Amino acid sequence: MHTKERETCCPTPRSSRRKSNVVECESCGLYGMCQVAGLEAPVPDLIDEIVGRREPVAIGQNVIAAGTPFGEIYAVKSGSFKTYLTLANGEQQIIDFYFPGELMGLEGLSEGTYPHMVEALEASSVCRLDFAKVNLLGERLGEFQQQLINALSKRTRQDQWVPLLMGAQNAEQRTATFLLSLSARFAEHELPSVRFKLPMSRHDIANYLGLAVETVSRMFQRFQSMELLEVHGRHVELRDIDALRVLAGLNNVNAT
Amino acid sequence: MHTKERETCCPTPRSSRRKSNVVECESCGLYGMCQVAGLEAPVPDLIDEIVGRREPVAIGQNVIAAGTPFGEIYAVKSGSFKTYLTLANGEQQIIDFYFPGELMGLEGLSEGTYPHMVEALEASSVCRLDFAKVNLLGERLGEFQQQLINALSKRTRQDQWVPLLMGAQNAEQRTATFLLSLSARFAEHELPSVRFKLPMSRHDIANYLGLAVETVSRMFQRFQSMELLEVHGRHVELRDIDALRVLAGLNNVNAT
DNA sequence: TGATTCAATTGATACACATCAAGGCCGTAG
DNA sequence: CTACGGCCTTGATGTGTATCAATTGAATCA
Repeated sequence: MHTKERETCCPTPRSSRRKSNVVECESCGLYGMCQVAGLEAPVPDLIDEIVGRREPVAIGQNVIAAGTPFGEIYAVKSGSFKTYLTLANGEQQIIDFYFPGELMGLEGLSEGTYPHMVEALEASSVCRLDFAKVNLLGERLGEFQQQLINALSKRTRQDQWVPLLMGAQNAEQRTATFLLSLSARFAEHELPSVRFKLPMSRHDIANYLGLAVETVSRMFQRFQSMELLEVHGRHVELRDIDALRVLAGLNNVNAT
Repeated sequence: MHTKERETCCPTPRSSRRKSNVVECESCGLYGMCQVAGLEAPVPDLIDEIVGRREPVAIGQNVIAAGTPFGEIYAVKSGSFKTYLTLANGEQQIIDFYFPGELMGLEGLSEGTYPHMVEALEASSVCRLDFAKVNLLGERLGEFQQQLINALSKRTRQDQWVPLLMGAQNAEQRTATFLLSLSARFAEHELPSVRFKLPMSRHDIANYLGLAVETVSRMFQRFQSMELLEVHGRHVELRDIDALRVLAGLNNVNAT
């Protein structure tokens, strides 16, 4: 039974994780729901009906388009994504980034349409959960709902980083907080959280943080000269996380 | 049956709403769950076990303390609240504000403890839903879960204002966006959304927006001189919402 | 390999906002 | 009514960051 789970849900063996940064199913936000739909479902291989597994997504491709009717949620299996709104001036306002193990599309659940675009920052893969077919679960629907509640609740808590970024008075604090939030989110899904590659451009970071591109660049250089981290393009290594936390002003804050 | 609902859940008649800005139950985020727990519950008046109704909260009083174990969620019935974290320097970082009809405490659901403080900004009242007793609902638990999912999903969408605030380049855009977000949140629960009283101090607004108190004050005066609104202390009247939206840069954004 | 293009860095200047400081406007209490 | 204290406003100055401009670096493709 356990081997079957690996087969159906996790085609990628653990050994290959470090190469491509693919999350294990056990660390995936969809895991609970995926399990309910697949493991002991009334209809065998019901999981094939409800969960689409490891669909590849090309860089720049939109997984979700703003305004389209809600129908499914996605779990990032590998790669990364950004979500954004298109503003009046035509510019895009980046809302958030998504990394392996995290769920995308939950925002569309209540209103029936997705509120923003979701675009792949690199070659990625996702698992898809089809909401139109969850009633096939029958009496296990309640169990599924419980998993969904967990996922939604986790999501609300994850958002607590954003106000910290908001409240940061200067660019230094913002950039430090941003890096720490990335590291924390990676760590939560057992991905490398000290040495990692930034999947998004400086432009995206600046947009997200409400700063100028040049300022973001300067902050990275400043941190490097302070020996808090090392940057080579998009490759980052955090060298003194505690100092970064102090600098960010959230030394005693236990954010996710 | 309908009259009973009014009795148990909504002691305040509609006519008194405009005076005290109490939300009707129909517009309360807890309504669905409250209904499940009360109206046709297997045990009569089960609602008394699970839902505490209209408990008064004094100004400055903490409804939820950071770090305490999760046990219940609260709906704002009247008044308003702020949530905040305490930072390393002892200062507080305001996370969000809550207004009538909105739910507080959902962030504690996944981790088992509440992540931040929730404090009343004025004399307020709340309804309380006791999670430890929801299993008393028996077979109606699934229905309850569905309501909870709706509430959580709505919450994730509500948070979409925050990134817009984040992305705002200057104080003008931030302040305009803030006022529009308040107005939209009031409107969603059928509260006055054009003329209203700001329940929070300039200090709290500045903290939330990451600006200086003086800057917030100056922006209000600027908007007044542009005839976009009228301010008298904490009393605000929006005079040209469309112009405010243009100024905020989210003319075509359909944020909640 | 070298050409092309976009991303990222680095520097110089201007301006928006934080900061410091003082005054006015409430509320509440004596 | 007057006096106090907090909150809000208004003004002057310095600084942090946006902006403009140019250079370097790193991918992609011929």
